[in-house]
Amino acid sequence: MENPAKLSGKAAIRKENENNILRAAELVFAEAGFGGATMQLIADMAGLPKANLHYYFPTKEALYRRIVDSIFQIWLDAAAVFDDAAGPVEGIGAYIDAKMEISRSHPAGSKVWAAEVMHGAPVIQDYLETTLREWTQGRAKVIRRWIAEGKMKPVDPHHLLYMVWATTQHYADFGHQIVTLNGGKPFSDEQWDAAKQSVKSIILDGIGATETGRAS
Amino acid sequence: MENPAKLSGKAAIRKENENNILRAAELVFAEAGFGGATMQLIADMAGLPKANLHYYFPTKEALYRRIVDSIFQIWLDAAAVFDDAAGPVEGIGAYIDAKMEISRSHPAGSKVWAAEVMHGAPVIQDYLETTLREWTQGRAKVIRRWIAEGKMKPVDPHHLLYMVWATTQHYADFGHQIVTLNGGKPFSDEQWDAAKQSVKSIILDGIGATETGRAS
DNA sequence: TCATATTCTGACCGTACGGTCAAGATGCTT
DNA sequence: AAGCATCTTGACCGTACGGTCAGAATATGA
Repeated sequence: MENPAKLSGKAAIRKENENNILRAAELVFAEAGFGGATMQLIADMAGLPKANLHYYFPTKEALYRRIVDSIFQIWLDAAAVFDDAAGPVEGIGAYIDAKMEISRSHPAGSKVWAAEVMHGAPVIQDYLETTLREWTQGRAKVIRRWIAEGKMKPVDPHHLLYMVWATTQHYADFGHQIVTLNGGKPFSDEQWDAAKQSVKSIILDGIGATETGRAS
Repeated sequence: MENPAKLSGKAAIRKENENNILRAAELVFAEAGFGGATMQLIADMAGLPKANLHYYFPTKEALYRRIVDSIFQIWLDAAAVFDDAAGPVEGIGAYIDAKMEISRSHPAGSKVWAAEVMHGAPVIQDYLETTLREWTQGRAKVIRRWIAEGKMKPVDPHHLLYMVWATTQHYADFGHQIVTLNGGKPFSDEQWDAAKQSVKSIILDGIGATETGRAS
């Protein structure tokens, strides 16, 4: 009765349907954008009638907001590696690794977020002004401390963060372009590793963060 | 009669209307995405009735394709600075400058391109497979030559290009987020210069391209 | 077993969209 | 000035969308 995996009954039905809907919606919103996505297509992809979809999520906006919420939460969680780091090599290196891993595992969510911001963030403007702003200021302070401690060369922390965000998310948002330039073949495990290494190598060398003696 | 600026007559009317439409369409497509954009809104913003808009551009797709075409052409032109460069400091440095300038002057076009690629490039897949692929391979060869000549450290040319693209376009595509984190104020001239310098500094140092003795 | 709450679904509604069209207005050429 | 090509426009059309609803189906608890 307390089995969370195969708990039969109404609660289980609800959970499974919501998950199916959210998974389908993330894909459809990512591929078509908010305006181009249709509730009918999401319903088809989730395997239930449109009316049933509206039973779980009353409006298209509500469903969309849930998708954006979840990817934002994933990104915030990934940033934890930043905090308990002795210096930029570990902190920023691990952050790049984490964000690259998210680009690999959640490309659709990344695209939804990108489209939302590109369109002026009509839904998540409050996040940008509160949570994201505080998060950014906190990490900027950490970076400035590392600079003061001589662990990296003086660079503007904001522009550094923008570069990390842009580069890592590029592998999700522009994944289609990258795959095309890769001969139409998705990245292999080795190629993903090489991408991570390249990004970390250029950025960490670019900020002069080699003193802590990292592996490679 | 041969004055191209104030040439009155049908040709002038056509040219001015097309320009107004293209300018309006670029903004609307960038803000709302292809699916969210409406011909009515584009017409209103261009200052003419919707039926007249369909006289100049028969379908929404045709109008959209023109927008994507033009931003792609701008990017290709900007890449000319890459070719006649003695080394990475001049070549990649100038390329970053040029792309940052485009992000500043054509943010809407950049967003349209980004959205198009994110949605699987339904319209410009052929560009990716032909022109862009050839362009990328050509520049990769130049970068490899620079590496062989000892002008920069060995990095994967593709990942380096991706980083340049991602970072420079980020200032257009995620401009809203950046402005929000900047206290709601758009970048000043000085801030744009600082952004350019930060990006160039990190990337050029990151690839070890300092030997030619650049200014700063 | 039966009453109750929850879940499911086909049919339906109003609206807004992309696109068409025929008729009128405007400018160019001779 | 007359004829012609181009440009302009309000009205209209079919479709597809987001969302609603009444009632059927299903599971739960007593």
